[in-house]
Amino acid sequence: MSVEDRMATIHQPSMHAMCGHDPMESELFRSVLSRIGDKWSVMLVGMLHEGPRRFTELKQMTPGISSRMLTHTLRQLERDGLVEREIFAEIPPRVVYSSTPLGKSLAGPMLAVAEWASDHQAEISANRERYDASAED
Amino acid sequence: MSVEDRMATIHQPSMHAMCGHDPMESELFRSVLSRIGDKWSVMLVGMLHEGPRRFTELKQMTPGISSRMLTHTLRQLERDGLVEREIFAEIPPRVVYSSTPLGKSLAGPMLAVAEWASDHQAEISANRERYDASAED
DNA sequence: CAGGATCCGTGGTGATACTG
DNA sequence: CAGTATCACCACGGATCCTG
Repeated sequence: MSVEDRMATIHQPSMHAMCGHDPMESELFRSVLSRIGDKWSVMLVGMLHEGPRRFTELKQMTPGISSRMLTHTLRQLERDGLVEREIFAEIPPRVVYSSTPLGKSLAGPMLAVAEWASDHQAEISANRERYDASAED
Repeated sequence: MSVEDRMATIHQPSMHAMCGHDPMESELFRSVLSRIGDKWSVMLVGMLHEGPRRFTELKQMTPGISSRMLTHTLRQLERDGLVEREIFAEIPPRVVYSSTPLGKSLAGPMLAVAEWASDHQAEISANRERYDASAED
């Protein structure tokens, strides 16, 4: 029995029970999921999980991101308490972002999903091509 | 040593290595993450993981979703090969959606994230209030 | 260096009405 | 029952310019 199988049998969460049918609760639930599901959050949380980084470092490590979206996304993550922002009053200014305990607790599950996405990229890509090909008639 | 700790030490994926810096690769990677990060996909995959469901069942189990978005989201999931669609030519018509093996392989990691979101709802909600309160000056 | 401000296009989402 | 069609909105995100 693999470790994965053991993990699966230890606890089997139910989506139906989790997301709840209380409007308020399910709204918060979805707002959390959509935060980590937006365009840049996953990558930034993953990078900060490896260690603290400066603004420019993050920008260079994240190809395609603009300063605007980097700032915006980091602020949202800071708001949720996933990321900490430390300012050094120097010239030139230096700002260091790091993962909080809460952020680190998310990194594990989130990296598992990211790894799944990485592992199944080819399969999904093929599925899409097949679907699109059979759709054009 | 807990099972969670063991899992963490067995394999430590690196976001930096995973998302890749090849533009094509990272684009597909993000498209996969944003699919499962959109407003309804997580809930639908979670529900179908518990068993096949009809269109109307899914609609009733997913408070707030419109027919349009339910159809649209299910089509996207079908396109990616996460969900299978079976049509029974009856009157009235009956359509049953079910999770594919690929969809089931995603459910584990995804439910872990969903569980994290559920577990930390209160903490995140408090963080947001604190952040917003200190912002208004 | 680390952003803030502004404009603007696109796409995801909802509301409504209709159909095989 | 299980959708489709259409309109409309607006938040997400990119581009550009500016600043302490």
